[in-house]
Amino acid sequence: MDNEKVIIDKGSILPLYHQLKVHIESNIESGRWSPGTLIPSERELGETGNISRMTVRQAINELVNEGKLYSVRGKGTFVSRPKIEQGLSTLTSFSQDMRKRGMRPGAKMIEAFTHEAGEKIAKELDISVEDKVYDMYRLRLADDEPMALERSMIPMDLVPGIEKESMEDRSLYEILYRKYGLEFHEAKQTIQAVLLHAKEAEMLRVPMDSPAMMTERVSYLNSGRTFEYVRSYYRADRYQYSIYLNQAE
Amino acid sequence: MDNEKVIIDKGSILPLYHQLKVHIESNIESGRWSPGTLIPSERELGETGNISRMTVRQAINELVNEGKLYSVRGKGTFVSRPKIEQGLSTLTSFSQDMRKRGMRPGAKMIEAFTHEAGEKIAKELDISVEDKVYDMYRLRLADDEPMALERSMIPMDLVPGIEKESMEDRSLYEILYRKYGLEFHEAKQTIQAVLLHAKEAEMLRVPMDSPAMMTERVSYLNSGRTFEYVRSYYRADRYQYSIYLNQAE
DNA sequence: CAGTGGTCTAGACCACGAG
DNA sequence: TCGTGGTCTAGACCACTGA
Repeated sequence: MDNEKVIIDKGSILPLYHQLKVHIESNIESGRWSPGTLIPSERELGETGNISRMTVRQAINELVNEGKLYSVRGKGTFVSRPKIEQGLSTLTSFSQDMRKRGMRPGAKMIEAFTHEAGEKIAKELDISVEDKVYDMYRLRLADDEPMALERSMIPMDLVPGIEKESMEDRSLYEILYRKYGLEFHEAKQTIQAVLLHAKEAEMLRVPMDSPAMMTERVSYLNSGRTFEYVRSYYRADRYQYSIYLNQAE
Repeated sequence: MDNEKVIIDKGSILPLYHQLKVHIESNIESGRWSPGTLIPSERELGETGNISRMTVRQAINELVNEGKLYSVRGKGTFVSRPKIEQGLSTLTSFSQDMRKRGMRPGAKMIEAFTHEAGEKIAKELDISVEDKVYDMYRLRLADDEPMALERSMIPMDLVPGIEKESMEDRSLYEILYRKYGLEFHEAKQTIQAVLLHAKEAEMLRVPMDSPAMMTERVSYLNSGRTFEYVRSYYRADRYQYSIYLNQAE
């Protein structure tokens, strides 16, 4: 018997609608509310949690937008059928990606310094040729074994003082979020197959001319400003890229 | 002088928030509010249109969700920079893909026959090991030059009589749609970097051990049934994969 | 400090679905 | 007819930004 007496804690720092949202999500994930289930009405959820209907609606709206629920006027709100795994084409950091694959992410700094953008980088980052960029070159590890070489460039004005941060074994994105409040929500990425040159192959501890996947990514902040340019080389023997495709329209 | 006297018509059948949404969108699309512009505050929009702030928020919320606006607490709401091209991660056929890249697609049949699925294919297509599949192996051309090797397998019961169709230089998906009414809307794909063996390299007219991108795709019908399994080898010197990424959540 | 967006309330009327 | 979600109001307090 799982008693769900207290759904909403008005003393919490978390918004009430967020608490309700989490509560609904847990009912879905646990299977208590299976796909197709009619969930309690908005008025009922409001009474149960002792919150107003508009607040309930905010929680439900977000879940509808995320595709977890769908509403039918005059009938009610239902749990959606599960899609094929979500998020295969979502934006993730190396660290998140490796954790999802069940491996422990790590990083070894190769070099990090600040320099003028130059023509190619200026174009990618949509800044002036003379603008400074923070340039960080790291060997990325998965379970302590080399997995990829990753070179990130960020306009220096977005991350003043970043050169004083320690990046060894830390997620760049976590630092960017926590220290600079930077969050992006979209990126454009290209992927190609290449052969590794001697130096790169050595760092990745594979034979020269081994195949690799080269990815180039340009990320954008919510404001639309270009935020980073990253070029990575992934060992083909350890890495494969997965993606979920939707039919347009 | 563009007088915007009447923004909201309370007599309209259209919801007030929808009218305001359209009004904001037209200001963005016309360029009156360019990217980065601070738009009027929620309270101000409410007064101007003589509607409540909650209604204004509904309009703005939807536009924020669509990525056209972004809000910053304590500062205001701003027009987003225009998005990167959409649909880079949508499901396309080889033919569509090549046309989008400005090249003329083509195909040369290598072999096509029917056989029992076997263990691996049965698993990918979610059918029985003894079920028949249609197996088609083609060289794909772009502007008459080899671009990829493509091997498609489809459960035979979905496409009876397909062996009588001519597939040379024709889009498989077009035939499937026109003759069998088959349409899919989602797929799962993996991508890896590989080296080409002698035989494949020869067909693609590149040196042996050239790099290539191998993709594996499993497509699903609207009903959820697995529909095809495709393995392709793309010449790395001619092909690069582009994808648009969204931040989850 | 004033102004902004973020959250929340306690009502209200409507259109729609089903019995 | 009753219950549902869809829309809307007129307030309120909060946390945050910037002067």
